[in-house]
Amino acid sequence: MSKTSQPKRKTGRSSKHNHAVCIQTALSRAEERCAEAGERFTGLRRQVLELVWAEHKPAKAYDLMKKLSELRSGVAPTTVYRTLDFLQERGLVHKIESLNAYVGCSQPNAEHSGHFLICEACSEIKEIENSKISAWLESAAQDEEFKIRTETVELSGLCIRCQPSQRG
Amino acid sequence: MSKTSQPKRKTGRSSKHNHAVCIQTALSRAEERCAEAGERFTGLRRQVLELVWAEHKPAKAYDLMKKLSELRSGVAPTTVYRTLDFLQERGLVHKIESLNAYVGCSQPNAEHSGHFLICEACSEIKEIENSKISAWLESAAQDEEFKIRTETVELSGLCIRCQPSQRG
DNA sequence: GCGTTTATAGTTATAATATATCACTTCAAC
DNA sequence: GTTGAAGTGATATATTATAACTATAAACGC
Repeated sequence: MSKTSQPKRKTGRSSKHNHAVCIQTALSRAEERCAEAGERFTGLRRQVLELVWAEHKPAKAYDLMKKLSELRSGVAPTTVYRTLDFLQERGLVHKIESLNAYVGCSQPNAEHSGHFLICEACSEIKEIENSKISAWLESAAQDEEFKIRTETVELSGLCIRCQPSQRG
Repeated sequence: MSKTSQPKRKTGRSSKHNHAVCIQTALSRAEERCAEAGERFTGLRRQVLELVWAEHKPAKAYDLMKKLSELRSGVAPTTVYRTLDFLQERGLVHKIESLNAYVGCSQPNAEHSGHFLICEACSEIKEIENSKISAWLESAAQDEEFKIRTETVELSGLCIRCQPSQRG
């Protein structure tokens, strides 16, 4: 069973989704961010980021560890968590708290809390950019005179492809 | 062993907050919910719920286990997690995903995802009832034709009591 | 009441997730 | 080429959570 077919729909996303572009964009952005901050985008960091970006699905730390072990030696939990922490601080990946897992950040701006749609059927995660959400939440918090620092917004349910068809 | 002192300000909330009422309300509600569902509000379940409600702060499962061990024998992780799962299913407690911890549910309606304000200074958690939030999030999800089943909304920051004072 | 069924709880073991600490290496700046 | 800081390796352990099986107890039909 050769896997030589066109890499279309690899992630279950629309056939128009070219995932190679996602990865490339993410890597370029990471290089820029690190350069700006005077930090190094090392081989380890690149490998971890690539693994996280392998799919638009949550990546578990220990799964990343196993895959990373096939690419280099001396990989321990610390290796992965430390690197994920670094990538998180740079806004390159997000942690999905409700899954204890990580996804690549697809937003161009560095400073933000992510807002996520998580499909319970196919596991795909979409980070939504909706500036209104933060504004809404801020206003709700303001009612309680609460000052938000970070937002965890994870909406689980069914993506359009996994919803029962209307015209069954 | 009488605990006869006035229970004022036990939680750091406003002095008007009488926490005994919170607990009593929660226990009564639990009895009702279980009765409705034809399930038993056993001693174990009551004890766990009381421990969760000891404060308006997140309770960790293993801390609950230790405290529960002082009240009864044969307490293992399973005991606590099983009971917390039960209470969660009945809408009596919520899990705070970003903290791996639990808080009592303070909303009267059984079916809902909680929305939380989490103070990073004093640890207090307030569940906010703001029907607009769910409506907003639904509309944002609708833009992606996504069907929400559960919402995880955890806003971390500073509550009013922990914010630096305006007038130095 | 009496046995059956079912929910509840006890027991033991282990899996999954995450952090602490110290040592060693690499790289850039001087 | 030394030095200092960032980065990584290595070892140990803490924290969070579940699996699987057994035992007890309430509820239910008879």
